[in-house]
Amino acid sequence: MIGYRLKQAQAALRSRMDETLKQLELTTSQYSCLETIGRRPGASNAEIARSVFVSRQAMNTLLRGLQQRGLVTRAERAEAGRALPIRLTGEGRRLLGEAAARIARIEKAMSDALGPERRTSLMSGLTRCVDALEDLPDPE
Amino acid sequence: MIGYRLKQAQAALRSRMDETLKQLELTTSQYSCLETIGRRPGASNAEIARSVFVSRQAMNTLLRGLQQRGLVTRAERAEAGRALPIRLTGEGRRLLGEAAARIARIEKAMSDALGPERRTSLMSGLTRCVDALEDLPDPE
DNA sequence: GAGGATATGTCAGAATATTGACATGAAGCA
DNA sequence: TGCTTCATGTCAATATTCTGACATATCCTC
Repeated sequence: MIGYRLKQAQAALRSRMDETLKQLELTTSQYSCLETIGRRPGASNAEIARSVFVSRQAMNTLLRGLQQRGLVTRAERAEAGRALPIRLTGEGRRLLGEAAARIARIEKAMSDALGPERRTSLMSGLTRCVDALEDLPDPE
Repeated sequence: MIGYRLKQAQAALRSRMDETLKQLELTTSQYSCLETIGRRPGASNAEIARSVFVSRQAMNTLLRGLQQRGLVTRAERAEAGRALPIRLTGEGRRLLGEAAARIARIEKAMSDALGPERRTSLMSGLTRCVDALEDLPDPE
């Protein structure tokens, strides 16, 4: 039953995010991507992919779209290894700001509905679940 | 931050589910579909789709696969309206049983990691989030 | 230095999902 | 009855994502 509730909450959240981001011509994945770059300027494609929980390949195509729209830039040549550092453009930063404000409203709605204690409790509960899932032995 | 934790937990869970279900040649979506039919025999395509949080169309193609594998049956003619009642075959029920046992292990790992109180708290916290998201006013 | 393990970017193909559209059946209402 | 509204199933086109594969670059070990 935890699994179902998790899925339900995630689906509801994503639905709301897509809804409000649509007005900025952004999808939830694109927003998550921009948000990650904002937090970690110079991150690599693979790094962002892991943070957004999609494959490198999916993030690659997603990034091309953002690049064509002039929201992000990608280094021409790798500074070290093969990773091509990615950064926000001015326009990317501006759009991220608008999007983040909208998303903040959604986060706030959840926070308000929970209250501080329950919110903390929810966060730690989810963390415990993640840890438990990661420690789960591989099915032989 | 709730959104991120939610996504992370959901991703970890789905990853584990896909992993263990792969041995039965099932995806998480297919399992969720079978599980829903098991709980609600005679459900319609649209009904199952809502329960699994995908579109009618996606569930339709998914069901065809299960049908071809002989795991589910679909009524030829609608009893009422246009809905074509869907049911598990014997083989479908058997496979669902095996799959459910595997999924139960994963659920148990999360439950054990939380303990009864925190588990209840997590469930109600998620429910509150869902309610808050549904009550959220449409972005004008 | 040589070789292996690991991480990254990318191409190709396939699976999966979504949106838009339309026809059909049921229910409610003037 | 006739009309509207709503839910359902389904077709088509598109978008998104994944897996598999390969080349390249770095690090580690011998």
